[in-house]
Amino acid sequence: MDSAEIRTRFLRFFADRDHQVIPSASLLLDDPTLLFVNAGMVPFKPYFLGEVAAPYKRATSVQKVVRTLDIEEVGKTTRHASFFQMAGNFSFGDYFKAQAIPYAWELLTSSVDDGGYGFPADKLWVTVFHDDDEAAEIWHRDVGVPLDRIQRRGMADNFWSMGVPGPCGPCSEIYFDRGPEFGREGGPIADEDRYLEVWNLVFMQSERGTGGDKNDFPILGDLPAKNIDTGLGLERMAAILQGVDNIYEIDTTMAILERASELTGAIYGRDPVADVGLRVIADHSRTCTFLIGDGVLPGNEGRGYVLRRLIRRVVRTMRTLGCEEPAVAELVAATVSAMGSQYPEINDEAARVTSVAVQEEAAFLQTLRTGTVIFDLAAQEVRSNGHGVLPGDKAFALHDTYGFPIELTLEMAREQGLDVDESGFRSLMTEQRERAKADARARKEGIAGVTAYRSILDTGGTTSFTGYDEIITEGRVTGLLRDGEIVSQAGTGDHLEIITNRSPFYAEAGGQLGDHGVIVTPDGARAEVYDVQTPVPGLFVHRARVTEGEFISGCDIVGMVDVERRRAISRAHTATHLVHRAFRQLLGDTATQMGSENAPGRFRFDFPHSAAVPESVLRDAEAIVNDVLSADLDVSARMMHIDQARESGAMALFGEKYGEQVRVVSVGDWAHELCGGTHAERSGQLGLVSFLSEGSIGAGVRRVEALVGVDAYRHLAKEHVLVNQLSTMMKAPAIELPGRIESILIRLKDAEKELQRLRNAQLTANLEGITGEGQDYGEFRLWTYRTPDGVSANELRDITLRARGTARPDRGVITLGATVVDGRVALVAAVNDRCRELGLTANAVLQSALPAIGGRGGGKDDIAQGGGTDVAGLEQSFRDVAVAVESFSQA
RNA sequence: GGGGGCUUAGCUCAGCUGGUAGAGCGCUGCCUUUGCAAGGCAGAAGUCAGGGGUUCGAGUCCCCUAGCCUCCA
Repeated sequence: MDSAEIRTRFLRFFADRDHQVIPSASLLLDDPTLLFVNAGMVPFKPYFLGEVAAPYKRATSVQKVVRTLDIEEVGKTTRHASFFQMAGNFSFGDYFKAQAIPYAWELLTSSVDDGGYGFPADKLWVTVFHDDDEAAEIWHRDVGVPLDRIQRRGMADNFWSMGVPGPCGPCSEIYFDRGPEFGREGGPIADEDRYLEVWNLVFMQSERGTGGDKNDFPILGDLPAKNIDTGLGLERMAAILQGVDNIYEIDTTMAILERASELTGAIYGRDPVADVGLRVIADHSRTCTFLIGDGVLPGNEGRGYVLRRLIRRVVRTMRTLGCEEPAVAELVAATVSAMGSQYPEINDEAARVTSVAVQEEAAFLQTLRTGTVIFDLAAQEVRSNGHGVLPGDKAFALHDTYGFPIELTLEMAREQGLDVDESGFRSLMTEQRERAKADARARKEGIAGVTAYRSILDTGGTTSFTGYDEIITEGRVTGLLRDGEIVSQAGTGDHLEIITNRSPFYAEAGGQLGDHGVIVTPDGARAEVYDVQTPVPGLFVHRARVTEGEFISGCDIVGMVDVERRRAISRAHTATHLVHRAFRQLLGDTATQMGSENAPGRFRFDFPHSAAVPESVLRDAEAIVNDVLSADLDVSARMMHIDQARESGAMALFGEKYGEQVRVVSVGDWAHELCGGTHAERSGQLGLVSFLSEGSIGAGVRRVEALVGVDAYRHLAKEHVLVNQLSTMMKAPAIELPGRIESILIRLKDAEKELQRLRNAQLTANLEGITGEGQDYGEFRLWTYRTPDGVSANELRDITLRARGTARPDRGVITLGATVVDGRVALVAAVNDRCRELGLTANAVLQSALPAIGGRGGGKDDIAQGGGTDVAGLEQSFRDVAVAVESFSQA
């Protein structure tokens, strides 16, 4: 039975039993505690935690999942993988153990012809939590599992919690006995290799308190609404049903593995080491493809860094298996062809996914090339020192600064007959890790007190948003917070968080800033709203300052949105959609929005792109957008089913949660996008869109900033005035300004050069006039001279060298020049070879000249430079030098 | 979030303890050659990422900013 069939059967089985089929959510959910979705129940967490009322009582899904904790184990064991799929069925306060257990059993044991998985009932064992008699009873009495195949286990194995206060409860697991050739008798508690876990059932029935550790924590009592979370790992199930040894050999993964085998020439099953490599490649290829498909880009932090490591590991492994050529594109293609039919997101995005992966591969190959050069240099140095051991800090620098993997360093050192101080390397790695962790601890702030919000949610319910249609809405205060504490009333001057049952205020989301406005009460109290957030889904928190009267929890209010500001933001938001569409049209579908901010009159738009966007493309995009404005298209928002939205080509953004019903915002027939924001009514209302800047905000990500409407007009008007000023100043029409300025710059440069040349010529011609005759002291001849004021230090240097050059080389020649620039003296002293043979250096000459002008300086033996502030002392300075030279000549 | 590194001619990069910016390739012109990814000669080309500081003097030392590379969390 292939993976697709296993998947379909699971979903169909539960759909037939009134479960809503939910498509796999993005791997990136808006959950700060999780890097990626790491379990099938994660998308349903808000329902289990009671933050949001579940829109259905029963659900089933096959969720893609990424786990990167034990990434080093991938490929070495039969069951570790970084990517897998979890088939699950969920009950939110609906059915419980009495139905969940028989469901699982029925699907497992029904014959293949009847739509089940066809497990023989007598090969299945079950475990229950040690005091969960209820579950054991159902297994035995209702399902008919013999008592000797029901085993009990403790907290570590059969009790589930999220690790934080919240729902928790006992588990029950179903195991498949593979037979005596796989291990000893005695059920799962005796041997988990022979008895494979195929199904896990979690019964959320209790509430966990704070404190304690993984295997021992306080349990507060029963949950009011009990939940069910059960399911199976699709890969594990496929391995059993397809009769293969491990999860890498199931249909979908094997296809990728075989492609890797073709590319590298390594035949699977011949060499255990190569087999591990092929499995790593197959596993990581899947993970990378899905991560990029969901919008992750390789980077230096967080999710991006995980992705980068995975891609680099693939490339490295391919190379050790003998494939030196770029291969990532092939592996992505193999993954898409194996799994794209089940996951449209990677199919539709294949071109973008490939381009991102290939770009990262190229970057890594470049890193390897430069790293190799640096390694060779280090190796050469080590050898010339005769040590034969590459120090740990060198290996670490290669790794830390240049991204050169330690494995490669070890390998290349071995080839050159060198050792590497590996323990030194490891300790530096540990140091770095400690540093990062210490930092993380230091700035770990208390997790924002969502408990206060949750309690308001419990008593007052969610806020219904009326702002799509109204800008003034009546409602009631369901909670007041001051400094994070719930209060019952607040008066003038207080900064408050006001939570209401209805609100016309847009809360910051999807890049659109929260509304401003006022909230008033019938008693005349008034608060100015300056920010609106939803710290808990569905709960609108209005940050406001009370300017008059008193707010009391539970009182009636009227919320009024600052409509001018809202309209300006709406125009910016609509403009963002237009720019998004225009860039996708011009740069291809890879230019998908990664982030945005819609503020009054201005917006910014971030998207992945490997290089700066050419000026011409920016101009084209601006032109396209402004054409759409003058076409005055109708902007509409409609609710529709997600599938219908997809069919109509609406763009969905990464990392956003979408339910079954989605809101699609369309600008005429030109742009369709899933969006919860507010918009202009017609594109003509935007008036004008003008780009301000384009730049990078990180590797491969560009940001465009732009103005809309009157703000755009004001900006352009200001530039217009500037251009007019320039035009008047340059006495040229605006169109000719660039050419005119360019030619002026060129002429200026030429003139400066010519001036310099003339000065040099003049100084050279007049050299003797400046330097004079010179004076003899024994074997030395000394020239001291002051150039005309304003001669630069560089020119003085030139003169001094020339003067030295014109003198007879058989004497000790000393030339010392001075110039006064900006009221300061600059000195240059030069001596010839003969002079140095006699033991007198330019620096020594200079030092004897400096005290009289209060200066400092230095230089080499043949030429030295210095300067001072005391111009009046210059003549004394020359006399000091003469005395010094004279006494030296007599010594 | 915390580290390490890079940014110098159109390109790839040198530039030591501060003392007037260099090489190779490419470019322009001339010469040479049956031919060439050839040879020779000459030449043009750089606000040394940007800003501030230290210094008589900064590509070089210090601080800040930006872009990029990289490791760790």
